[in-house]
Amino acid sequence: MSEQNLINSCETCTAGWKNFRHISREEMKVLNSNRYEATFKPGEIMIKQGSPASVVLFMSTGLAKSYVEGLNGKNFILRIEKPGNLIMGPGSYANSRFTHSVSAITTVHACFVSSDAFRKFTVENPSFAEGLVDTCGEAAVKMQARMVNLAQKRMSGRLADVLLYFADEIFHSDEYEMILSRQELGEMTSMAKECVVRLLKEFEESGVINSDVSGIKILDRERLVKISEQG
Amino acid sequence: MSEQNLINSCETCTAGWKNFRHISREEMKVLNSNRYEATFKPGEIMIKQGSPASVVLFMSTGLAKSYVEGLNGKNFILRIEKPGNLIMGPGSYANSRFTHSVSAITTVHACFVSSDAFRKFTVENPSFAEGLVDTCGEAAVKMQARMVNLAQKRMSGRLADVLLYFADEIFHSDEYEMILSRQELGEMTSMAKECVVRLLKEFEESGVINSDVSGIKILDRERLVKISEQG
DNA sequence: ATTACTTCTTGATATATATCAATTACACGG
DNA sequence: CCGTGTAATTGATATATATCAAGAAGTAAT
Repeated sequence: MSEQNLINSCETCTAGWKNFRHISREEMKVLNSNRYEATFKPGEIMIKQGSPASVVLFMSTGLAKSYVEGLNGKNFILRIEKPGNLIMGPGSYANSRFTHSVSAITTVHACFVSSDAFRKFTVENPSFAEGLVDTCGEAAVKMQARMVNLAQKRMSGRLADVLLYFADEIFHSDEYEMILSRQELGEMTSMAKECVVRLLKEFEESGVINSDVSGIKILDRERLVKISEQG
Repeated sequence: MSEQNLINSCETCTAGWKNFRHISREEMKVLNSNRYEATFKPGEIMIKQGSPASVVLFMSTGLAKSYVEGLNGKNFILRIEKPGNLIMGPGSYANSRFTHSVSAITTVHACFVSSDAFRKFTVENPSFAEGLVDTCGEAAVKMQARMVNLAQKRMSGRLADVLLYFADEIFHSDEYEMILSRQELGEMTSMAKECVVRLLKEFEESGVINSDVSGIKILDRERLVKISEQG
């Protein structure tokens, strides 16, 4: 993790968290002088589960994975973090700790801001606070949807979900680079890596996708959606 | 659902949402005159998934279940709502809709407050907003933990989790009335009702719990925790 | 109490998914 | 280009879990 300011100022940052539209020019200056920019290489840990949640993090460029280090050293990937995302701990409790880790998948530029400075915006700027509540709500809705999917779908449905997630939410394209390993795809869908392999092959053989080791192309979106909805 | 004010005033309500400590006497008066109190009989639906999220709801007495109506009419129980809980939709979006249903398990008294009135507190009272963000964060942490449990544990661990959840978070006692049917326990742990029956029997036979149709008594908490952590 | 109804329980069986073992493809430093 | 390590793949097998079918037990209304 190296340190060099590639982003000149928050005001000109194109990847800013959307809620920053609510803060004043004055506050923006405060933010800009309180941030600490960092670059992470692929694989580097950006936030470690269990460490004090004394910072919040804004993704500026690149992709990262948020994951929980669960039982028996098994990981569970919660989501992919992309530019514009805010990554924060459980709230504004003193002594609170991160409940998940974040590690860079590609090269990542990100800005750290102290939780204290961030909290100030919440307290001093009502529309900022409202926006933050919205962000929390959005996250909760997404998490809830994932939970139901995990609980109620079989493997094929869960895998289809993730393939669509990458297309719709991360790459905005039906053809994309598969940035996760088979193992990691398993950690995201709660299935064994061997099963991921077999199912991807099955999807390919039935003409739903093209899949090689490092790329996915959705050929028959309609069918993939049907599989996701329960096939 | 009948309507009668059993709670004279928010100021004297003992079951209030903890974040109300942040609001002023003046604001409390506004809250009190904006609330609408309702009583629900067991089984009655308090909030219906898909309906406009134009209200927030405070649990005053009784217990309810929050659940998602998922695939093929299969439900998934998210959590048990108890007195003091705030139940709200996805956020302050216009036209947002509830993403889950809530139905009364016991007789429930609850207060409705319009989302608009509620939002005003967020905007006008910074510490209230901060408290709300905290509540959201807490909820997210709990949901995340449940998700990992669902994803990584086998049936016995998931069932043990739920038994401990009732003891620790709902009844604060190792002996309690089982307010959910076997079917519903399955909807909470993502398992078939028959498997719930079989596992409860197994727990009983191995001396971990006493279980009859309507009651649970944890005999060997240590072992149950071990099963939950992965047994 | 008798009926009708739902929930619970049990055993037998089918299915989905994980694990194990072995091979093949791939990436990288020298 | 060659070895070396990691990830991907494949098939065989074991395990966990769901489904099906039938009966028992509890609950509520008559």
